[in-house]
Amino acid sequence: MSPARRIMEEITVRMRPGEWPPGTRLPVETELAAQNGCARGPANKAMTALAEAGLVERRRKGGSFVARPPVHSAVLDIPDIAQLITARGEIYAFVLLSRRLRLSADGPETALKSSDPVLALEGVHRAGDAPFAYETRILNLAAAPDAEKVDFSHTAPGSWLLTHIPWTEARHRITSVGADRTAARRLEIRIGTPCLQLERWTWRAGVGVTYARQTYPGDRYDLVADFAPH
Amino acid sequence: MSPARRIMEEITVRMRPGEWPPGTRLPVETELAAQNGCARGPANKAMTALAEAGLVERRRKGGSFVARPPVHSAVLDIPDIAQLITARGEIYAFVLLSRRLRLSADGPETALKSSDPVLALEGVHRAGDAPFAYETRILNLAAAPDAEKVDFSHTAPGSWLLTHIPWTEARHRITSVGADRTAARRLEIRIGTPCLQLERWTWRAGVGVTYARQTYPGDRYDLVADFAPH
DNA sequence: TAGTGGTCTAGACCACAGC
DNA sequence: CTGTGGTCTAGACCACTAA
Repeated sequence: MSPARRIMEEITVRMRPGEWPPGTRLPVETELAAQNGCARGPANKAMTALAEAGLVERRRKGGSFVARPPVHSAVLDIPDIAQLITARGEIYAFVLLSRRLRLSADGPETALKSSDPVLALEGVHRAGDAPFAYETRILNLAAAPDAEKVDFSHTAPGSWLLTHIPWTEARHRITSVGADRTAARRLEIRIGTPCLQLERWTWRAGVGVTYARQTYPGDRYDLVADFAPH
Repeated sequence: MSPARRIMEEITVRMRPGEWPPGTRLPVETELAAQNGCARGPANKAMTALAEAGLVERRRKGGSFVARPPVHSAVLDIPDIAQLITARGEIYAFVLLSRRLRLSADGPETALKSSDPVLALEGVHRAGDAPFAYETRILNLAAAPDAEKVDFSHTAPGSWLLTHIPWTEARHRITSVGADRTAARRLEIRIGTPCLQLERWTWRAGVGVTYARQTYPGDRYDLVADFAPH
Protein backbone atom coordinates (compact mmCIF):
# COMPACT_ATOMS: atom_id res chain seq x y z
CA MET A 1 0.00 0.00 0.00
CA SER A 2 1.23 3.47 -0.90
CA PRO A 3 2.20 5.83 1.93
CA ALA A 4 -0.49 8.34 0.98
CA ARG A 5 -3.22 5.72 1.25
CA ARG A 6 -1.79 4.29 4.43
CA ILE A 7 -1.81 7.69 6.11
CA MET A 8 -5.36 8.36 4.95
CA GLU A 9 -6.68 5.07 6.25
CA GLU A 10 -4.90 5.27 9.56
CA ILE A 11 -6.24 8.73 10.27
CA THR A 12 -9.72 7.78 9.15
CA VAL A 13 -9.73 4.80 11.49
CA ARG A 14 -8.51 6.78 14.48
CA MET A 15 -11.07 9.55 13.96
CA ARG A 16 -13.56 8.04 16.36
CA PRO A 17 -15.12 9.52 19.49
CA GLY A 18 -12.91 7.47 21.80
CA GLU A 19 -9.60 8.26 20.19
CA TRP A 20 -9.65 11.39 18.02
CA PRO A 21 -12.98 13.15 18.56
CA PRO A 22 -13.98 16.18 16.48
CA GLY A 23 -11.71 19.11 17.17
CA THR A 24 -8.61 17.02 17.84
CA ARG A 25 -5.46 18.49 16.38
CA LEU A 26 -3.73 16.18 13.93
CA PRO A 27 0.04 15.88 13.44
CA VAL A 28 1.61 18.37 11.06
CA GLU A 29 2.68 17.15 7.64
CA THR A 30 6.38 16.85 8.42
CA GLU A 31 5.53 14.72 11.44
CA LEU A 32 3.22 12.44 9.45
CA ALA A 33 5.96 12.06 6.85
CA ALA A 34 8.57 11.13 9.45
CA GLN A 35 6.25 8.65 11.20
CA ASN A 36 5.55 6.93 7.90
CA GLY A 37 9.06 7.10 6.52
CA CYS A 38 8.09 9.10 3.47
CA ALA A 39 8.51 12.60 2.05
CA ARG A 40 6.17 15.46 2.76
CA GLY A 41 4.44 15.06 -0.61
CA PRO A 42 2.41 11.95 0.16
CA ALA A 43 1.52 13.28 3.62
CA ASN A 44 0.18 16.45 2.05
CA LYS A 45 -1.70 14.45 -0.57
CA ALA A 46 -3.40 12.34 2.09
CA MET A 47 -4.41 15.29 4.23
CA THR A 48 -5.63 17.28 1.23
CA ALA A 49 -7.83 14.37 0.19
CA LEU A 50 -9.27 14.09 3.71
CA ALA A 51 -9.96 17.81 3.70
CA GLU A 52 -11.77 17.59 0.36
CA ALA A 53 -13.86 14.77 1.75
CA GLY A 54 -14.81 17.06 4.62
CA LEU A 55 -13.30 14.83 7.28
CA VAL A 56 -10.64 17.27 8.43
CA GLU A 57 -10.31 21.03 8.45
CA ARG A 58 -7.01 22.65 7.63
CA ARG A 59 -5.81 26.15 8.41
CA ARG A 60 -2.47 27.67 7.60
CA LYS A 61 -0.43 28.20 10.69
CA GLY A 62 -3.28 26.74 12.71
CA GLY A 63 -2.86 23.11 11.76
CA SER A 64 -5.24 20.28 10.84
CA PHE A 65 -8.19 19.23 12.92
CA VAL A 66 -10.79 16.48 12.92
CA ALA A 67 -13.85 18.16 11.40
CA ARG A 68 -16.96 18.80 13.43
CA PRO A 69 -20.04 17.20 11.95
CA PRO A 70 -21.89 19.65 9.69
CA VAL A 71 -24.71 21.58 11.27
CA HIS A 72 -26.91 21.44 8.24
CA SER A 73 -29.05 18.46 7.46
CA ALA A 74 -29.32 17.16 3.97
CA VAL A 75 -32.69 17.17 2.31
CA LEU A 76 -32.03 13.63 1.28
CA ASP A 77 -31.83 12.34 4.83
CA ILE A 78 -34.52 12.30 7.38
CA PRO A 79 -33.19 14.68 9.98
CA ASP A 80 -33.48 13.78 13.60
CA ILE A 81 -34.02 17.10 15.32
CA ALA A 82 -32.68 15.77 18.60
CA GLN A 83 -29.38 14.90 16.99
CA LEU A 84 -29.26 18.17 15.08
CA ILE A 85 -29.57 20.25 18.19
CA THR A 86 -27.28 18.11 20.30
CA ALA A 87 -24.68 18.30 17.54
CA ARG A 88 -24.84 22.09 17.78
CA GLY A 89 -24.00 21.83 21.45
CA GLU A 90 -27.41 22.89 22.73
CA ILE A 91 -29.71 21.12 25.16
CA TYR A 92 -32.55 19.34 23.38
CA ALA A 93 -35.99 18.71 24.77
CA PHE A 94 -39.31 17.56 23.35
CA VAL A 95 -42.50 18.77 24.94
CA LEU A 96 -45.71 16.93 24.12
CA LEU A 97 -48.74 19.20 23.85
CA SER A 98 -51.50 16.79 22.91
CA ARG A 99 -52.13 13.14 22.15
CA ARG A 100 -55.28 11.76 20.62
CA LEU A 101 -56.42 8.46 19.16
CA ARG A 102 -58.42 8.71 15.95
CA LEU A 103 -60.22 5.97 14.11
CA SER A 104 -59.19 7.09 10.68
CA ALA A 105 -57.10 9.66 8.93
CA ASP A 106 -58.87 12.70 7.55
CA GLY A 107 -56.39 15.55 7.33
CA PRO A 108 -53.45 16.11 5.00
CA GLU A 109 -52.18 12.76 6.14
CA THR A 110 -54.73 11.06 3.90
CA ALA A 111 -51.96 11.02 1.32
CA LEU A 112 -50.72 8.07 3.34
CA LYS A 113 -53.68 6.20 1.83
CA SER A 114 -54.59 4.40 4.98
CA SER A 115 -57.92 3.96 6.69
CA ASP A 116 -56.40 2.49 9.82
CA PRO A 117 -56.61 3.98 13.31
CA VAL A 118 -53.98 6.60 13.93
CA LEU A 119 -52.28 8.35 16.80
CA ALA A 120 -52.26 12.14 16.48
CA LEU A 121 -49.51 13.97 18.35
CA GLU A 122 -48.60 17.62 18.73
CA GLY A 123 -45.45 18.93 20.34
CA VAL A 124 -42.56 21.37 20.38
CA HIS A 125 -38.87 20.73 19.94
CA ARG A 126 -36.78 22.99 22.12
CA ALA A 127 -33.14 24.01 21.81
CA GLY A 128 -31.76 25.37 25.05
CA ASP A 129 -34.62 27.42 26.47
CA ALA A 130 -36.10 28.52 23.12
CA PRO A 131 -38.63 26.70 20.94
CA PHE A 132 -37.00 25.35 17.81
CA ALA A 133 -39.80 23.69 15.87
CA TYR A 134 -43.50 23.00 16.16
CA GLU A 135 -44.61 19.59 15.00
CA THR A 136 -47.88 17.82 14.34
CA ARG A 137 -47.61 14.14 13.65
CA ILE A 138 -49.85 11.28 12.59
CA LEU A 139 -48.77 7.71 13.30
CA ASN A 140 -50.43 4.78 11.57
CA LEU A 141 -51.04 2.26 14.34
CA ALA A 142 -51.42 -0.57 11.84
CA ALA A 143 -47.86 0.00 10.68
CA ALA A 144 -46.48 0.84 14.12
CA PRO A 145 -48.59 -0.94 16.75
CA ASP A 146 -46.01 -0.45 19.50
CA ALA A 147 -46.45 3.29 19.24
CA GLU A 148 -49.62 3.18 21.32
CA LYS A 149 -47.67 2.08 24.39
CA VAL A 150 -44.75 4.49 24.03
CA ASP A 151 -44.60 7.48 26.35
CA PHE A 152 -44.04 10.41 24.01
CA SER A 153 -44.21 13.07 26.69
CA HIS A 154 -40.46 13.61 26.45
CA THR A 155 -39.54 11.48 23.44
CA ALA A 156 -39.97 12.95 20.00
CA PRO A 157 -41.98 10.58 17.81
CA GLY A 158 -39.51 11.08 14.96
CA SER A 159 -36.58 9.91 17.06
CA TRP A 160 -38.51 6.86 18.20
CA LEU A 161 -39.64 6.00 14.68
CA LEU A 162 -36.16 6.29 13.22
CA THR A 163 -34.97 3.52 15.48
CA HIS A 164 -38.08 1.33 15.46
CA ILE A 165 -39.88 1.49 12.11
CA PRO A 166 -37.53 1.78 9.17
CA TRP A 167 -39.08 3.38 6.12
CA THR A 168 -38.62 2.50 2.50
CA GLU A 169 -40.19 5.45 0.69
CA ALA A 170 -40.50 9.06 1.69
CA ARG A 171 -41.81 12.29 0.30
CA HIS A 172 -40.81 15.74 1.45
CA ARG A 173 -42.64 18.94 0.73
CA ILE A 174 -41.02 22.21 1.63
CA THR A 175 -42.89 25.48 1.70
CA SER A 176 -42.64 28.91 3.23
CA VAL A 177 -45.56 30.07 5.33
CA GLY A 178 -46.36 32.83 7.76
CA ALA A 179 -46.81 31.52 11.30
CA ASP A 180 -50.49 31.07 12.11
CA ARG A 181 -52.02 31.71 15.54
CA THR A 182 -51.20 28.27 16.90
CA ALA A 183 -47.67 28.03 15.56
CA ALA A 184 -46.88 31.57 16.66
CA ARG A 185 -47.92 30.83 20.24
CA ARG A 186 -46.00 27.54 20.33
CA LEU A 187 -42.85 29.06 18.86
CA GLU A 188 -43.08 32.32 20.78
CA ILE A 189 -42.95 34.44 17.66
CA ARG A 190 -45.27 36.95 16.03
CA ILE A 191 -48.08 35.84 13.76
CA GLY A 192 -46.97 36.05 10.14
CA THR A 193 -43.26 35.49 10.83
CA PRO A 194 -41.83 33.62 7.81
CA CYS A 195 -41.34 29.97 8.66
CA LEU A 196 -39.97 27.00 6.82
CA GLN A 197 -42.61 24.28 6.76
CA LEU A 198 -41.44 20.76 6.16
CA GLU A 199 -44.04 18.08 5.48
CA ARG A 200 -43.00 14.49 5.29
CA TRP A 201 -44.83 11.32 4.42
CA THR A 202 -43.10 7.99 4.86
CA TRP A 203 -44.12 4.55 3.79
CA ARG A 204 -42.91 1.07 4.47
CA ALA A 205 -43.46 -1.33 1.62
CA GLY A 206 -46.33 0.80 0.35
CA VAL A 207 -48.05 1.11 3.74
CA GLY A 208 -48.23 4.60 5.17
CA VAL A 209 -46.25 4.86 8.41
CA THR A 210 -46.38 8.49 9.41
CA TYR A 211 -47.10 12.05 8.39
CA ALA A 212 -45.28 14.94 10.00
CA ARG A 213 -45.53 18.68 9.61
CA GLN A 214 -42.73 20.67 11.16
CA THR A 215 -42.64 24.45 11.31
CA TYR A 216 -39.31 26.20 11.85
CA PRO A 217 -38.89 29.94 12.34
CA GLY A 218 -37.06 31.11 9.22
CA ASP A 219 -34.02 32.30 11.09
CA ARG A 220 -33.48 29.12 13.06
CA TYR A 221 -33.20 26.48 10.41
CA ASP A 222 -32.18 25.93 6.84
CA LEU A 223 -31.91 22.93 4.65
CA VAL A 224 -28.76 22.24 2.72
CA ALA A 225 -28.38 19.59 0.08
CA ASP A 226 -25.26 18.64 -1.81
CA PHE A 227 -25.37 16.75 -5.05
CA ALA A 228 -22.73 15.02 -7.10
CA PRO A 229 -23.13 12.40 -9.81
CA HIS A 230 -23.34 8.89 -8.40
CA MET B 1 -2.95 31.59 -10.75
CA SER B 2 -1.12 28.36 -10.04
CA PRO B 3 -0.13 26.15 -12.97
CA ALA B 4 -2.32 23.28 -11.75
CA ARG B 5 -5.44 25.46 -11.68
CA ARG B 6 -4.58 27.11 -14.96
CA ILE B 7 -4.25 23.74 -16.68
CA MET B 8 -7.52 22.55 -15.16
CA GLU B 9 -9.47 25.60 -16.21
CA GLU B 10 -8.02 25.71 -19.70
CA ILE B 11 -8.91 22.11 -20.36
CA THR B 12 -12.34 22.54 -18.81
CA VAL B 13 -13.07 25.51 -21.04
CA ARG B 14 -11.87 23.80 -24.21
CA MET B 15 -13.94 20.70 -23.50
CA ARG B 16 -16.87 21.97 -25.51
CA PRO B 17 -18.65 20.45 -28.50
CA GLY B 18 -16.90 22.73 -30.96
CA GLU B 19 -13.35 22.26 -29.76
CA TRP B 20 -12.74 19.12 -27.71
CA PRO B 21 -15.84 16.91 -27.92
CA PRO B 22 -16.15 13.78 -25.77
CA GLY B 23 -13.63 11.16 -26.77
CA THR B 24 -10.92 13.63 -27.76
CA ARG B 25 -7.47 12.58 -26.70
CA LEU B 26 -5.80 15.09 -24.40
CA PRO B 27 -2.07 15.93 -24.33
CA VAL B 28 0.09 13.67 -22.18
CA GLU B 29 1.36 15.02 -18.87
CA THR B 30 4.87 15.83 -20.06
CA GLU B 31 3.39 17.82 -22.92
CA LEU B 32 1.03 19.76 -20.65
CA ALA B 33 3.94 20.52 -18.37
CA ALA B 34 6.09 21.81 -21.23
CA GLN B 35 3.26 23.92 -22.66
CA ASN B 36 2.71 25.53 -19.28
CA GLY B 37 6.33 25.87 -18.32
CA CYS B 38 5.99 23.73 -15.23
CA ALA B 39 7.07 20.36 -13.88
CA ARG B 40 5.10 17.17 -14.36
CA GLY B 41 3.71 17.34 -10.81
CA PRO B 42 1.17 20.14 -11.33
CA ALA B 43 0.11 18.68 -14.68
CA ASN B 44 -0.58 15.34 -13.01
CA LYS B 45 -2.42 17.06 -10.18
CA ALA B 46 -4.70 18.89 -12.61
CA MET B 47 -5.51 15.81 -14.67
CA THR B 48 -6.08 13.68 -11.59
CA ALA B 49 -8.54 16.24 -10.26
CA LEU B 50 -10.39 16.33 -13.58
CA ALA B 51 -10.55 12.52 -13.56
CA GLU B 52 -12.00 12.49 -10.04
CA ALA B 53 -14.60 14.99 -11.12
CA GLY B 54 -15.56 12.62 -13.93
CA LEU B 55 -14.68 15.03 -16.73
CA VAL B 56 -11.82 13.00 -18.19
CA GLU B 57 -10.96 9.32 -18.32
CA ARG B 58 -7.41 8.18 -17.89
CA ARG B 59 -5.77 4.89 -18.85
CA ARG B 60 -2.18 3.88 -18.41
CA LYS B 61 -0.40 3.73 -21.69
CA GLY B 62 -3.66 4.70 -23.40
CA GLY B 63 -3.70 8.36 -22.44
CA SER B 64 -6.36 10.80 -21.23
CA PHE B 65 -9.67 11.44 -22.97
CA VAL B 66 -12.57 13.83 -22.64
CA ALA B 67 -15.26 11.85 -20.81
CA ARG B 68 -18.73 11.19 -22.15
CA PRO B 69 -21.02 13.92 -20.89
CA PRO B 70 -22.31 13.62 -17.31
CA VAL B 71 -25.26 15.81 -18.34
CA HIS B 72 -27.95 13.27 -17.59
CA SER B 73 -27.93 13.62 -13.83
CA ALA B 74 -27.89 17.38 -14.09
CA VAL B 75 -31.29 17.73 -15.65
CA LEU B 76 -32.83 15.43 -13.07
CA ASP B 77 -31.75 17.37 -10.02
CA ILE B 78 -31.81 21.03 -10.98
CA PRO B 79 -35.34 22.12 -11.76
CA ASP B 80 -35.77 24.22 -14.85
CA ILE B 81 -38.41 26.80 -14.01
CA ALA B 82 -39.40 27.15 -17.66
CA GLN B 83 -40.24 23.47 -17.82
CA LEU B 84 -41.99 23.54 -14.45
CA ILE B 85 -44.37 26.26 -15.51
CA THR B 86 -44.97 24.91 -18.97
CA ALA B 87 -45.78 21.55 -17.41
CA ARG B 88 -48.44 23.26 -15.32
CA GLY B 89 -50.05 24.53 -18.50
CA GLU B 90 -49.14 28.17 -18.01
CA ILE B 91 -47.30 30.52 -20.30
CA TYR B 92 -43.70 31.02 -19.22
CA ALA B 93 -41.63 34.14 -19.70
CA PHE B 94 -38.34 35.45 -18.38
CA VAL B 95 -37.83 39.17 -18.01
CA LEU B 96 -34.31 40.49 -17.58
CA LEU B 97 -34.09 43.44 -15.20
CA SER B 98 -30.38 44.15 -15.14
CA ARG B 99 -27.12 42.91 -16.53
CA ARG B 100 -23.73 43.96 -15.27
CA LEU B 101 -20.17 42.84 -15.77
CA ARG B 102 -18.08 42.68 -12.62
CA LEU B 103 -14.38 42.09 -12.29
CA SER B 104 -14.65 39.76 -9.33
CA ALA B 105 -17.17 38.12 -7.08
CA ASP B 106 -17.79 39.78 -3.74
CA GLY B 107 -21.25 38.79 -2.52
CA PRO B 108 -22.59 35.46 -1.25
CA GLU B 109 -21.34 33.98 -4.48
CA THR B 110 -17.82 34.08 -3.09
CA ALA B 111 -18.50 30.56 -1.89
CA LEU B 112 -17.79 29.69 -5.50
CA LYS B 113 -14.18 30.48 -4.63
CA SER B 114 -13.36 32.25 -7.82
CA SER B 115 -11.74 35.60 -8.46
CA ASP B 116 -12.64 35.64 -12.13
CA PRO B 117 -14.79 38.23 -13.90
CA VAL B 118 -18.46 37.48 -13.53
CA LEU B 119 -21.72 38.39 -15.20
CA ALA B 120 -24.36 39.55 -12.73
CA LEU B 121 -27.96 39.14 -13.85
CA GLU B 122 -31.28 39.97 -12.26
CA GLY B 123 -34.64 38.93 -13.58
CA VAL B 124 -38.13 37.68 -12.99
CA HIS B 125 -39.73 34.43 -14.07
CA ARG B 126 -43.37 34.88 -14.98
CA ALA B 127 -46.16 32.34 -15.13
CA GLY B 128 -49.09 33.58 -17.17
CA ASP B 129 -49.35 37.27 -16.28
CA ALA B 130 -48.10 36.99 -12.71
CA PRO B 131 -44.53 37.04 -11.39
CA PHE B 132 -43.48 33.60 -10.26
CA ALA B 133 -39.95 34.01 -8.97
CA TYR B 134 -37.33 36.71 -8.56
CA GLU B 135 -33.80 35.66 -9.38
CA THR B 136 -30.34 37.10 -8.98
CA ARG B 137 -27.60 35.19 -10.69
CA ILE B 138 -23.83 35.27 -10.93
CA LEU B 139 -22.12 33.60 -13.87
CA ASN B 140 -18.40 32.88 -13.81
CA LEU B 141 -17.18 33.97 -17.21
CA ALA B 142 -14.01 31.93 -16.87
CA ALA B 143 -16.13 28.78 -16.66
CA ALA B 144 -18.74 29.88 -19.19
CA PRO B 145 -17.10 32.34 -21.60
CA ASP B 146 -19.89 32.01 -24.16
CA ALA B 147 -22.31 33.51 -21.67
CA GLU B 148 -21.07 37.01 -22.40
CA LYS B 149 -22.47 36.82 -25.93
CA VAL B 150 -25.82 35.27 -25.05
CA ASP B 151 -28.89 37.49 -25.10
CA PHE B 152 -30.55 36.83 -21.76
CA SER B 153 -33.29 39.38 -22.22
CA HIS B 154 -35.81 36.62 -22.76
CA THR B 155 -33.77 33.51 -21.97
CA ALA B 156 -33.42 32.45 -18.35
CA PRO B 157 -29.75 31.94 -17.52
CA GLY B 158 -30.59 28.69 -15.75
CA SER B 159 -32.18 27.19 -18.86
CA TRP B 160 -29.22 28.21 -20.97
CA LEU B 161 -26.68 26.85 -18.48
CA LEU B 162 -28.40 23.47 -18.19
CA THR B 163 -27.83 22.82 -21.88
CA HIS B 164 -24.41 24.42 -22.25
CA ILE B 165 -22.31 24.02 -19.10
CA PRO B 166 -22.93 20.74 -17.30
CA TRP B 167 -22.11 20.82 -13.62
CA THR B 168 -20.52 18.19 -11.45
CA GLU B 169 -21.24 19.44 -7.94
CA ALA B 170 -24.11 21.47 -6.59
CA ARG B 171 -25.24 22.80 -3.26
CA HIS B 172 -28.74 23.92 -2.41
CA ARG B 173 -29.74 25.98 0.57
CA ILE B 174 -33.38 26.45 1.36
CA THR B 175 -34.65 29.06 3.77
CA SER B 176 -37.78 30.97 4.55
CA VAL B 177 -37.56 34.75 4.47
CA GLY B 178 -39.86 37.71 4.42
CA ALA B 179 -39.84 39.55 1.09
CA ASP B 180 -37.57 42.59 1.25
CA ARG B 181 -38.29 45.83 -0.59
CA THR B 182 -36.74 44.74 -3.87
CA ALA B 183 -38.25 41.29 -3.98
CA ALA B 184 -41.66 42.61 -2.96
CA ARG B 185 -41.69 45.09 -5.83
CA ARG B 186 -40.51 42.53 -8.38
CA LEU B 187 -43.00 39.91 -7.25
CA GLU B 188 -45.87 42.35 -6.73
CA ILE B 189 -46.43 41.28 -3.15
CA ARG B 190 -46.28 43.04 0.20
CA ILE B 191 -43.03 43.48 2.09
CA GLY B 192 -42.66 40.70 4.65
CA THR B 193 -44.70 38.14 2.76
CA PRO B 194 -43.19 34.71 3.53
CA CYS B 195 -41.12 33.48 0.63
CA LEU B 196 -39.18 30.36 -0.09
CA GLN B 197 -35.61 31.29 -0.87
CA LEU B 198 -33.55 28.81 -2.82
CA GLU B 199 -29.84 29.42 -3.13
CA ARG B 200 -27.79 27.26 -5.40
CA TRP B 201 -24.08 27.02 -6.04
CA THR B 202 -22.81 24.82 -8.84
CA TRP B 203 -19.29 23.80 -9.72
CA ARG B 204 -17.65 22.05 -12.58
CA ALA B 205 -14.52 20.17 -11.58
CA GLY B 206 -14.08 22.39 -8.58
CA VAL B 207 -14.42 25.59 -10.59
CA GLY B 208 -17.38 27.73 -9.63
CA VAL B 209 -19.85 28.04 -12.51
CA THR B 210 -22.77 29.94 -11.10
CA TYR B 211 -24.59 31.17 -8.04
CA ALA B 212 -28.33 31.71 -8.09
CA ARG B 213 -30.76 33.01 -5.51
CA GLN B 214 -34.40 32.50 -6.33
CA THR B 215 -37.22 33.91 -4.24
CA TYR B 216 -40.68 32.38 -4.56
CA PRO B 217 -43.80 33.72 -2.88
CA GLY B 218 -44.74 31.05 -0.36
CA ASP B 219 -48.07 30.28 -1.94
CA ARG B 220 -46.75 29.84 -5.47
CA TYR B 221 -44.09 27.25 -5.11
CA ASP B 222 -43.09 24.27 -3.05
CA LEU B 223 -40.31 21.78 -3.28
CA VAL B 224 -41.17 18.14 -3.34
CA ALA B 225 -38.60 15.40 -3.07
CA ASP B 226 -39.32 11.71 -3.41
CA PHE B 227 -36.82 9.08 -2.57
CA ALA B 228 -36.16 5.56 -1.57
CA PRO B 229 -32.88 4.34 -0.14
CA HIS B 230 -30.96 3.05 -3.18
C1' DT C 1 6.81 36.93 13.47
C1' DA C 2 7.11 32.16 13.17
C1' DG C 3 4.65 27.94 12.05
C1' DT C 4 1.78 25.75 8.91
C1' DG C 5 -0.25 24.41 4.71
C1' DG C 6 -0.13 25.19 -0.61
C1' DT C 7 2.45 24.52 -4.28
C1' DC C 8 6.23 23.90 -6.93
C1' DT C 9 10.92 21.55 -9.02
C1' DA C 10 13.64 18.08 -11.41
C1' DG C 11 14.34 13.94 -11.16
C1' DA C 12 13.21 8.84 -10.33
C1' DC C 13 11.10 4.07 -10.30
C1' DC C 14 7.35 1.17 -11.13
C1' DA C 15 2.79 -1.03 -12.81
C1' DC C 16 0.12 -1.56 -16.36
C1' DA C 17 -1.78 -2.14 -20.85
C1' DG C 18 -1.54 -1.17 -25.73
C1' DC C 19 1.32 -2.02 -29.52
C1' DC D 1 8.43 -4.03 -25.67
C1' DT D 2 7.44 0.90 -24.84
C1' DG D 3 4.58 4.79 -23.62
C1' DT D 4 1.59 6.26 -20.19
C1' DG D 5 -0.10 7.36 -15.72
C1' DG D 6 0.71 6.63 -10.46
C1' DT D 7 3.54 7.68 -7.08
C1' DC D 8 7.46 8.88 -4.86
C1' DT D 9 11.95 11.98 -3.23
C1' DA D 10 14.38 15.85 -1.12
C1' DG D 11 14.40 20.10 -1.34
C1' DA D 12 12.46 24.89 -2.01
C1' DC D 13 9.66 29.24 -1.85
C1' DC D 14 5.56 31.50 -0.72
C1' DA D 15 0.88 32.94 1.53
C1' DC D 16 -1.59 33.10 5.13
C1' DT D 17 -2.73 33.64 9.87
C1' DA D 18 -2.67 32.40 14.71
C1' DA D 19 0.00 33.19 18.48
